[in-house]
Amino acid sequence: MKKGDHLFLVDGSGYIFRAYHALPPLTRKSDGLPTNAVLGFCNMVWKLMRDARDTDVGVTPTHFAVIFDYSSKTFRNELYPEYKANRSAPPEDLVPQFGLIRHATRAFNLPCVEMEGFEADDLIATYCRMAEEAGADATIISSDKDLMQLVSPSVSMYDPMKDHQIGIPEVIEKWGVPPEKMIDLQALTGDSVDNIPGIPGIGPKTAAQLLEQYGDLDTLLARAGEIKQPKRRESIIENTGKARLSRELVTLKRDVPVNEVPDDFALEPANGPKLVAFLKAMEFTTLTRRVAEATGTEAGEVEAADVPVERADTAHGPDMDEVASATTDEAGTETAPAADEGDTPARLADRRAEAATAEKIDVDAYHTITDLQTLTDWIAEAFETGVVAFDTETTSLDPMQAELVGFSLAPRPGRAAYVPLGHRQGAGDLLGGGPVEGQLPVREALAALKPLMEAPSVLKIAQNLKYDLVVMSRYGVDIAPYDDTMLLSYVLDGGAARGHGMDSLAEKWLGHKTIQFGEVAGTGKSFIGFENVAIDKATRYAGEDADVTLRLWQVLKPRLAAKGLVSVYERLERPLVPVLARMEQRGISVDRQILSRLSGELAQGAAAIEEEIYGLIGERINIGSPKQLGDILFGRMGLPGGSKTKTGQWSTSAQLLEDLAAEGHELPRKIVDWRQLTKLKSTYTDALPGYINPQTGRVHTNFALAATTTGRLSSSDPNLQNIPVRTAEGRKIRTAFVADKGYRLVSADYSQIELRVLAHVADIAQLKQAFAEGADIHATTASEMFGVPVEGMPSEVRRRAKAINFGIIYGISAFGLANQLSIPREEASAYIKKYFERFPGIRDYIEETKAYARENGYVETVFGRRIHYPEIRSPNPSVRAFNERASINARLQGTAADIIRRAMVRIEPALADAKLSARMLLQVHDELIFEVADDEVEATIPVICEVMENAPMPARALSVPLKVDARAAHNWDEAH
DNA sequence: ACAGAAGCTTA
DNA sequence: GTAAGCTTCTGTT
Repeated sequence: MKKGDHLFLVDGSGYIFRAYHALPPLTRKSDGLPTNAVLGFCNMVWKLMRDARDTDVGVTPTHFAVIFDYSSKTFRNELYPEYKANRSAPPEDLVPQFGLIRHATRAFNLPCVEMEGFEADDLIATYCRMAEEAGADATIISSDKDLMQLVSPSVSMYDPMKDHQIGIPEVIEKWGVPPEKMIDLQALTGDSVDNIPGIPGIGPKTAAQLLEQYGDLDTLLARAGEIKQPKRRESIIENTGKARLSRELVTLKRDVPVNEVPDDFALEPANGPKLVAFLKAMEFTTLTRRVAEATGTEAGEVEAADVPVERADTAHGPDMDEVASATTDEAGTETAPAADEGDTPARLADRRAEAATAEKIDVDAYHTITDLQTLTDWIAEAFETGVVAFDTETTSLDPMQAELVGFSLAPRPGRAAYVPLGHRQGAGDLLGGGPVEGQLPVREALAALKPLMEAPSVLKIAQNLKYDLVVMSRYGVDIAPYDDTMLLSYVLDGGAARGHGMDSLAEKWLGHKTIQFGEVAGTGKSFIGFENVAIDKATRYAGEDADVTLRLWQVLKPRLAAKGLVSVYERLERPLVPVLARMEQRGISVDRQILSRLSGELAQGAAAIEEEIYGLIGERINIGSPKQLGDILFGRMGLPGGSKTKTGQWSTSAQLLEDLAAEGHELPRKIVDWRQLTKLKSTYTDALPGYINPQTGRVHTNFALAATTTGRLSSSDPNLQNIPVRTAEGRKIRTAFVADKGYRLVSADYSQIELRVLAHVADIAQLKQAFAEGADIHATTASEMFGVPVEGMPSEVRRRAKAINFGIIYGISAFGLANQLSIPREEASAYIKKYFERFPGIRDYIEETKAYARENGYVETVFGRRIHYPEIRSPNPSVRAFNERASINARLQGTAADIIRRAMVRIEPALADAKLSARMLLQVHDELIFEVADDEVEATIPVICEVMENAPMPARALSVPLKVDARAAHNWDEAH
């Protein structure tokens, strides 16, 4: 053990009693073995190991041990025969659980430590001392006051049941004395539970006050005669002996001759199969499933361990069958299949990938289920394995319109079934055909399926679960718990893979070419809809989807742990699925009348400009064709300054036309205006009404979770993340996005979040200070660079600094900055040089990021998301430079994206806690839009701002404050 | 019917 | 200079 290591010591015996009393009686179904304390203990240890690995706790144990009392007789009984004498025998149904909990500890691959003649507390005290001497830290998992004397700057306590940390301040707060005086305090107060006498009439308050006054117990006893209160004085003088004895009893022994040293407690990876085997034997279905999921174990393939149970007559009191050196002993009876022994996460992941490609996928082996009994049998099988891949087949890509046509289940690799529900035949007939005979009625099938989908003990696995979640929610079925293979791939290979669709994942990981949807249901004109696909064909397609999804999960899930990406997946990806599903389902109201009126105005405006353009060029060309336009402008009319695009066409970009207009040319200005109007009309006012759902009357966008490289969301069908805002004309579109009657839209957006992230990660003192003071960041930058005071600064100076600030976020280049500011490249270079002289920390940050990306092939956000740049080492300088800029931007944009994801996950519970009914509707990268009842607006805004501003905590504390601006109005234009 | 380019909208 | 999605035009299948 060395400096920086962290030893976790669990007070096992303490938890046995606590768990037993805290939990309702529970017995193993098969034979009535009492197991409530075992379950409580296992849940606690599991939670501890999961949380501790998570960045959010901030502490990662490197060493871990569970400490138990050995027997009820210890050296304290020789000191004082009455010690703990009033303890009654443990309850009958707790006795057999002592041994089981030791088995549990070993199943967790954790050392199980105890020693004859000493209490667990003495061993804990000894190991804390050893850790401190090695320069390491220790955390005692207990909230027992007897252990508080051990708290120090490097030793703290933690209560996982109450999620409560106890350090020096907490001890002082609770007892009024620092940890080193806890012994004296306990000596004075005594303890009726342990039969420690103390001084009668003195409780914790008096004891603390006396110790404050006299310093320590010995001084107090020596000067007891000075005490004013007669009764108290007499009692202390009379019971001096008892106090001294009590002190000996409560003082923990820090020099127990232990058989193991902390080095022996180095934390090893969990042995999934071994732990699952034990949990299965205990018949803890939910925990078994959780552990199987997290460790990538196939619960269905692991046999329940044969755990010996002590008979009540031989097991009197805490465990007699174990010796102190049992730390690493393995009871042969409880070991898992030999193949998995000693697996590291990385090796398990590799083995899974190999196995997945080895076993061939046979699409003709899948079953078609048309009767309830068979369906019930398959569902029971899924309950048995604890894992099931699930997929829906529907009539539409839009989950808000889709009707269920069937679903498929795969409880084991290679074993999948399709349940047709809404297939039709005879579509060619005049009447459009009718339902295929012999299918299960939708209601009957879903009634059977629902308990499985909602069972906490069965993990549901899907590819792009959000779609199925929205569809199934409309049929009254919830899905939880779940994993999503698309998100697993996104977290593992963001930036490295082209896409995370099932087809490409199957090809990549399983070497399998999947049946294409188009082959089954046709494409384009030949598209018939899944409801018209023949059932045997549908079974092959849908069965394969479920089978492939399950196999992908088996390959991908273990890789998560192997690469340390569990918390990214569990905190930033998986919990967002139902949040986004609800946002999509709610949709937003769009006012048809407003759009229709705007559309008319735009049509008129465009038509008028069109005539003027025709007049100027003397010909009725297609203005929307850049090719025709370029030929006229630069060919026939011979306007100056023409440049070519990479395909050799004349460029007619807005920038270029603006430049020409600035030189006094009439035509380019009109073309720019015409383009703006036609763009607004075609993309927004004409297209949006078509997205209004006939049932809900609202627009339901689709938010993609796994579409961008940086971790941002994207929105499509329609894209509601690019609704115009910059021009007055464009903003009119926003007035059509409205709140329902009695509601307001609330828009809350992060102010300068990416620049704040930059100030934090690059650690730039001037920027951090400016943000802390709430200063104008661009003006501050300009002032630093050009030595101009912020007061009375010319707007052009500030504009240039602003362009540079944004340039940094985009991975600045002289070429880009020159373009942005319309200045010569040399001038832009000089600005950048000057900027780096004033902010050398930012140049360092950029260089570090490039070097890291080159070295590792990826960069990481503050929250650990990895973004891959496989081409970062390209020999092509422009490809390389592009990847460098992208990687610089990705850390900043990605961190900002992580922050708003965290806020989105927390906002719903925060609103519920505050008894507020606000509904989150949209996310636009740094902005969240809510629909809020009129009379709740005032109370809701602070809750939203609070959650958003504190979103990085407690995982990361940014060294820069986040600021959120929020406004309420009847439409989106006024709220923004 | 589809794919790519050009252009334009957002953060 | 970063990250997206949609519309139109154009050429190919």
